[in-house]
Amino acid sequence: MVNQSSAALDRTFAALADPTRRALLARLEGEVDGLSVSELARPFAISLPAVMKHLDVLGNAGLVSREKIGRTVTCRLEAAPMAEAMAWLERYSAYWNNQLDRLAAFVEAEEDDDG
Amino acid sequence: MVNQSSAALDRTFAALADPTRRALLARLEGEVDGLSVSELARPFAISLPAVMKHLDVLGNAGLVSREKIGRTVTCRLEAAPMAEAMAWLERYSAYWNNQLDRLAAFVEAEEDDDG
DNA sequence: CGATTGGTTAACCATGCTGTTAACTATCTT
DNA sequence: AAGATAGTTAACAGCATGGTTAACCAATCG
Repeated sequence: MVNQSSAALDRTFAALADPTRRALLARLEGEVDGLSVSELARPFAISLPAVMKHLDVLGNAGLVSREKIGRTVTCRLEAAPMAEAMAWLERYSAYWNNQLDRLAAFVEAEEDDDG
Repeated sequence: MVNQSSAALDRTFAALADPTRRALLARLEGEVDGLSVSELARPFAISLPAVMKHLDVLGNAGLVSREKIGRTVTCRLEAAPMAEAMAWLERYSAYWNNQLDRLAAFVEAEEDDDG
């Protein structure tokens, strides 16, 4: 038995695990009115079908929506699923802050030893 | 040319994209002194080698460290790489808050229409 | 020493991911 | 109607992932 939100988290994290897809999202972030598939694809050194597959992954994760008007498809960023990923990570933020504090304390102690 | 931190982010997000691996991390979160590989694996319905592969993925992402003492290997959570993932997501938090606000406003407007 | 316990490695299988090229549909332009 | 433009689909290749079983160190126990 797996949590309901688990599959959604799977898709979100998996979608974010690729640099091309993160770049696509970053590109959409600045464009409130969205971008067409071709405009979106233009800066990338891969074929259009490859970009489409990335858009499928992002779409399945709910991170990008597509609206077809005439022959052009406008893609928009849908950032909401990231909130769930963030919430999952937040569970650990206290933990890594502690670890970073310990590291900082350790470095300071070393500096005292050496200097 | 890809950002230096890009590969690290790839590994972190990819490691987090699997429910078994997230469960392993969640289990380690409560254990300050870490857990042995066998203890860690016990609750899971998969073979030990399968768990080891997950630990390799987590280890490569820097999310788990292993220390061998005698014949037992102690695994500990290293949450620090998650901070980078969080920082990446934070870029979008304003965006998804806006979207959620718009959604809330829309729902309220609908309720006014219906009621 | 011999047996057991903790972990690892190897070989293999099925599936999925990322990219390609080629062909195709659908819409706009002239 | 013909042609260009926007996007999609299909088929394939190569490599990664996630799991298995079986065999194999290495350390502890009796």
